[in-house]
Amino acid sequence: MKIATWNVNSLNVRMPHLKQWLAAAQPDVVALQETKLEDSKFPDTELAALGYRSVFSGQKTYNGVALLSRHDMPQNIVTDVPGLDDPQRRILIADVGDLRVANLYVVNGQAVGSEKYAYKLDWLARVTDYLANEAARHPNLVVLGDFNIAPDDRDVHDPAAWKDQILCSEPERAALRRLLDLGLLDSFREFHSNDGAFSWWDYRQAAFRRNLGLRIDLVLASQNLRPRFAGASIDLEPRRWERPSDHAPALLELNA
DNA sequence: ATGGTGGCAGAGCCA
Repeated sequence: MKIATWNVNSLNVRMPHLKQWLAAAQPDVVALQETKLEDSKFPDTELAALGYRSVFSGQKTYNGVALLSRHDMPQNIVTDVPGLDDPQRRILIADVGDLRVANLYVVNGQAVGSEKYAYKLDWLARVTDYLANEAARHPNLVVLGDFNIAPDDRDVHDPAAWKDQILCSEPERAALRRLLDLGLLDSFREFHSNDGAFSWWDYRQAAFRRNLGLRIDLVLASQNLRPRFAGASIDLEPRRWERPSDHAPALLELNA
């Protein structure tokens, strides 16, 4: 089975892209971020016609997450975690088949030292505390989404320019390591050790054409699932289409 | 260079 994450940067704008990509890539589970849709406007009927059940936690204008599943209806949904009294819709955790799937749209953080940066680190700490309980309860945990953190310098097109900048700072990387220390693997790195593999490119300055990107969209999975890993990839194709999201989908393939 | 591009909303915020 294929499990994927994609920050679509407005599902209203990107619905044609999503439909084309679902048909081409045939993923079984898809975590979406930045849907920017109130729940009453989520296109669940249209997605059901394509064979996908969907659950979602959205809001107007900003944020918004969703999980699509081709087979099992997502169950036991969590959208809020203790200690985070947060109106921003960034979390959607559900059982999908024999997996516990946590879709995260991690806070961007704007700039190191800003108020939003402090919010990002606090948010990550509290979500990690909550996911520790999920990891203890569920042997097959997948935590995926837009982490807004490049795990190490291989994930950055120009590590010198980005050193200690937002998305790359040491406190952010330490917060991500603390999440991985729950017993999770960055699945992409189980298959690829090279640099230059990115999932996000700024819309400005032809960054995608020049491959000036970062790898910030991750599929983390329990070490317990390692024997089932069949491949991991980033699909660059939808980033080449007209009016694309600034992110590309990242995928993990698991054997049954 | 405090720029640049895009989405939402209809000016400024967020990424």
